[in-house]
Amino acid sequence: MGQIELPEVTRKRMAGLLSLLKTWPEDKITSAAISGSTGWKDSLIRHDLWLLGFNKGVSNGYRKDELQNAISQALGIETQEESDKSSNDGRNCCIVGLGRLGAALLDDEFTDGSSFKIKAGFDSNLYRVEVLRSTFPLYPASEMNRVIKELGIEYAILTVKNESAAAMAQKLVDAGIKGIVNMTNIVLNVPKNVKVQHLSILNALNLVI
Amino acid sequence: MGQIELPEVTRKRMAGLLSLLKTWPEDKITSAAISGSTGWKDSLIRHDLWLLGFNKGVSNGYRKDELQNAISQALGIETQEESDKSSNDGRNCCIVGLGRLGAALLDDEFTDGSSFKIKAGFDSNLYRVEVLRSTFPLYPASEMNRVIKELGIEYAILTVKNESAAAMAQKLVDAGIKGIVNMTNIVLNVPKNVKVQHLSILNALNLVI
DNA sequence: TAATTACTGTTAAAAATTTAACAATAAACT
DNA sequence: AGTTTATTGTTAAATTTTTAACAGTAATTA
Repeated sequence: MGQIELPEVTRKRMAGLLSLLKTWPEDKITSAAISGSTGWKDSLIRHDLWLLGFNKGVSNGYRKDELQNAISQALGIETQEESDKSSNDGRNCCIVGLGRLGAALLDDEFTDGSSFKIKAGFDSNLYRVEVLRSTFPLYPASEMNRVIKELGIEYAILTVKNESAAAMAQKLVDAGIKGIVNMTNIVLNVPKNVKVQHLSILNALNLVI
Repeated sequence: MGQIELPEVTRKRMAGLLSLLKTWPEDKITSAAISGSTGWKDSLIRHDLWLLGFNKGVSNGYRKDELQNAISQALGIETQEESDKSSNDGRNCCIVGLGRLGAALLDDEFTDGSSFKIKAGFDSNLYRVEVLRSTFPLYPASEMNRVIKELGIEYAILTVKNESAAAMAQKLVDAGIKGIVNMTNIVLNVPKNVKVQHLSILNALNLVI
């Protein structure tokens, strides 16, 4: 659980690199090869790895497994395997807002192979809470504070309508959440100790114009 | 259609600011107020606006509508209204990959109020193409090249499984796509003239640890 | 209408990030 | 085994981005 202080940009690239490595067919990889499949400058990759304290590279590149371990360690990411073995039972998440998008995440496999586990869903519409089916329990939004604390939920995926985004984010903060993946269009303003990643599709479309 | 050359970070913030303004209740707004709801430093906001050539602020702040116009202009964003009036009929998009996530976007309202219009969906699974219902036509992935060209589709939202991400992205590039919103876990490497925004939920979760 | 206040626009300084360069070293080759 | 080649780790320079500072100006107040 190294968790070095790393620039946000570097963390982002390293998370991307980790995904790349997952499907990398060979046992070794060079900074030039990474550059080839990501577009990042090779010197930048070496510099990133240097920041993260990795120095196991040799004259034919890096060993994939060593690289994966180092990055996971530096970012504080546990694989599912590790998580299964360890005493703590992974990183508990919840989905807030069970409209089309939120419902799509209900029993999706997007957390497969990671240590994240979706433990609860919330919606202020009671009908949805009762009708939707999932492998984990769904609750009315009014119970967020209690449930988040009781289930030890640390992270939330925010898929509510824009109108409720700010209010729901505040409820999450009040419940002591550590990080929010914000899929609304609203820029959230939360205390510095709560991390936010903004993942709005419309915003993203505006940026690829 | 000003389309000034702007740093990526500035474009991101400005897209966020545009969303903020959409729900801003008052007619005027100051850089300090923006800072208050986003956490960005007020001087940074003024600097961004300066980069973008805006200079209509006065001693009680900016007029919301002027700000909206200037930002939309600078980013090349058309509102739906403008788009309806103008001869060109908006920015045509498609969804590639109609699994849980892609299907959730099918007749979602996430493009409402924007000039983006979803014109087609693609999936390599014929069953999905035939069974799913949407307000726009769905096609087998094999027809991507033809359909994208015929319908004048410029942007794509990539919601396929990780395994197919690279191949599908290549097909999109070959079909002449201009921008991709990449919701897979794979870092895409595409020609510099194709813009990509990476919106992986798992990656985002890893970054809020 | 004069004085005060509250902002912006703009510049310059500070900080962060990226790039280039290259000595050091492991691997591959002869 | 010695030579060449490939690639890293690291530093320093270049570039980009953010922050602070403040003169200038519109709005507000007296």
